[in-house]
Amino acid sequence: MDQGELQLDRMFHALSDHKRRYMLLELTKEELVVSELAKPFNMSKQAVSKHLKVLELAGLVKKHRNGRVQKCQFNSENFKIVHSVIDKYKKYWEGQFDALESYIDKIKVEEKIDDK
Amino acid sequence: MDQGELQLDRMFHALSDHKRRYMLLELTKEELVVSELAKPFNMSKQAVSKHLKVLELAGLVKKHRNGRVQKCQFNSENFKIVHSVIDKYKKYWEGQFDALESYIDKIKVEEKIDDK
DNA sequence: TTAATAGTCATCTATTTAGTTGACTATTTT
DNA sequence: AAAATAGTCAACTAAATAGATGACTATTAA
Repeated sequence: MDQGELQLDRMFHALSDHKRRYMLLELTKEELVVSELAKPFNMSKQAVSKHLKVLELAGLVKKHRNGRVQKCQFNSENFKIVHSVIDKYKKYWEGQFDALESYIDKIKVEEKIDDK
Repeated sequence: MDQGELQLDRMFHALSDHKRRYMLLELTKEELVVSELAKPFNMSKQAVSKHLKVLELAGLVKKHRNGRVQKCQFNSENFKIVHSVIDKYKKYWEGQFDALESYIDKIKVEEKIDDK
């Protein structure tokens, strides 16, 4: 299978868990240490560590060790890929909207014609 | 668990498979029948039917029966939710960019100072 | 009416996933 | 040196997933 698609699969999979989305959103605000990310969750540290690994393998989070702790950082470069994929679909409803607009225009024109 | 988050979990899960992303992208171009969607894949029709069910339960696809066939339609209303979620994270790198810009500005100012 | 077509449902298998627990490494503190 | 802290690794369980196959329903064509 295509490597890029596989990576995208991993990215969307990583985002398919609300706990991971929450963690990631926290990381957009500030860099955090694993234990800080774990706090809001009633979960073992091992489980949190696993979730972070999923985010890391998906390329959405980078970790760098600093002494005893691991700072986690949101990886925007890769997240931009996700954004661009989602944006592709956006064209649809923008197109729909255009279609609706031209439909409304058409109706207006017809109304004017009717007015005559 | 929160109902909205659960639905988002389903949406991102639905998007975490490249075959489903491909199907969905095809549906942004035109409404298609199940068997038409199945064509590009070396897969049983039952498997394709399952993938469509995943997309449907996620709310990303609507189906309406028309005689013997099922027309599938991209559900933009719900996809907009996905887009808005992804957009939340966008603020991060836009913020980063702003920070970088102001850093560059700062550097430039310092260079000017140095020039004196 | 019979045959063909479009699609789903139910069941099964192999794989992946989320979570737990216990053992381990590495670093920091006392 | 000993104890505490931060985190990972390995093994296990329960649940979910992707896919195949066979049986089924409903619609259309011959």
